Amino acid sequence: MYQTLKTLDFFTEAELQEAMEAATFHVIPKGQIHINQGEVCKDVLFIKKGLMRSFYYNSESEEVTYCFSFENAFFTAYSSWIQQKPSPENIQAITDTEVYIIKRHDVLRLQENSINWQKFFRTQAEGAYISLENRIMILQRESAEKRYEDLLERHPEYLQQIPLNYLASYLGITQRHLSRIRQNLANLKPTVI
Amino acid sequence: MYQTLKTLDFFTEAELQEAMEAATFHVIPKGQIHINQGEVCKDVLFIKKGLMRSFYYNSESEEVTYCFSFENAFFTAYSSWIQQKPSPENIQAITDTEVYIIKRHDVLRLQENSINWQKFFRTQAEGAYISLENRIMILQRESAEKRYEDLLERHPEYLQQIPLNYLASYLGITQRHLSRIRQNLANLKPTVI
DNA sequence: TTACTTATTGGACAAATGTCCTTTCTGACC
DNA sequence: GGTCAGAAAGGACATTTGTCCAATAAGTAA
Repeated sequence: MYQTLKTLDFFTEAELQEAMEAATFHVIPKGQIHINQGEVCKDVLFIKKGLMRSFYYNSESEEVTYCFSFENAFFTAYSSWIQQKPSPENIQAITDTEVYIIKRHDVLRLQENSINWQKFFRTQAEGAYISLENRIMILQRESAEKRYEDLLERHPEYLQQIPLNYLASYLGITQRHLSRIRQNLANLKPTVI
Repeated sequence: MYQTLKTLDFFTEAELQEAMEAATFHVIPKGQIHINQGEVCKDVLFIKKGLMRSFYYNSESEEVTYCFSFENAFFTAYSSWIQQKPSPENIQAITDTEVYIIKRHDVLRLQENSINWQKFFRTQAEGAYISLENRIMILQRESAEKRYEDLLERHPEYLQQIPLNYLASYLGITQRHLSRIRQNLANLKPTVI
């Protein structure tokens, strides 16, 4: 976490130290839910090792994967964090995951009088916005097959690490249909052995 | 604009004045495009009166409406504004629209040393994130009919002011299908006269 | 009012996607 | 190897959504 923050080049050494002191190390076992839907989010995670996802239930009570988070990234139930309202999302570890946890109380203290931390959280919010913009432009009017191909291009690592049932709902389709798409593409472009 | 900013309660009177001085008034005629896809966004609009939209072209070269903006709101090609990269969106006036324009140069100057402005832009980014999260949760795994009903609930004003072909692509469907959905709902819940 | 343009609706059929299940594959464990 | 559980694939059919047009409806200018 220290290195990731340092690389951003926003912070003084004192600010970095302050952040590290506020963080505590934990391991979240595979499958465990760190934040439940309905809870108000009171902390932010930094993933040191492992893989997490966020999911929610749609109006048919189907489990829908909203997003994933990988190593060396911050992760939280962001809308709940921002608004301090009950979270629509569940935050869950896909594998055993090592994280640093920083409590909201400490984050607010860091932000309070630091234009650097304000800037950092602004850029985090902007980055989050941009990745959602990309997803909307894909979800709105691209076919399921295009969406899958786009995922292959942008995030080939997803295919390596994430179960297909999670990927299917992430793409806005059923696993049955995802399987069909993969079948089609395999026939069109057979992998070279 | 002054009143809208003042109500947020972020700024000193001097900061408000500074912002007002940076703004210039313009009228964008109906249909005119203020920012073209491919341009780098260099200003932000405040809509005093009127109605604008953002749209882009998908991989089939269909025009897809990305979002709308109404009176007393800031509006810009946000991802381009953030990254200073070519915009995927076109920003267009739906009706004759009165706007204040603030150039990026001036915005950066305002932000430079003001924690208030940093905070303002952070909250703008956070608000933008949240509205996209809502849209993704709708687009991902709700039926087109649910999406339309959700729009009726959250933004009944859209139905009053926005042509249905724009709304259809905003909802991720064709106008043919939107018409079908409206037909179904009209049969189920006939309007009381 | 008339003519003309634009917005909206809807029929007929095609393509995409979902539902319900069963089968196949894969990896962990004994 | 054999067994078991979870992940992934796939058959058969139903539903949703799209495509291509034509038909109305509504709005604007002369």
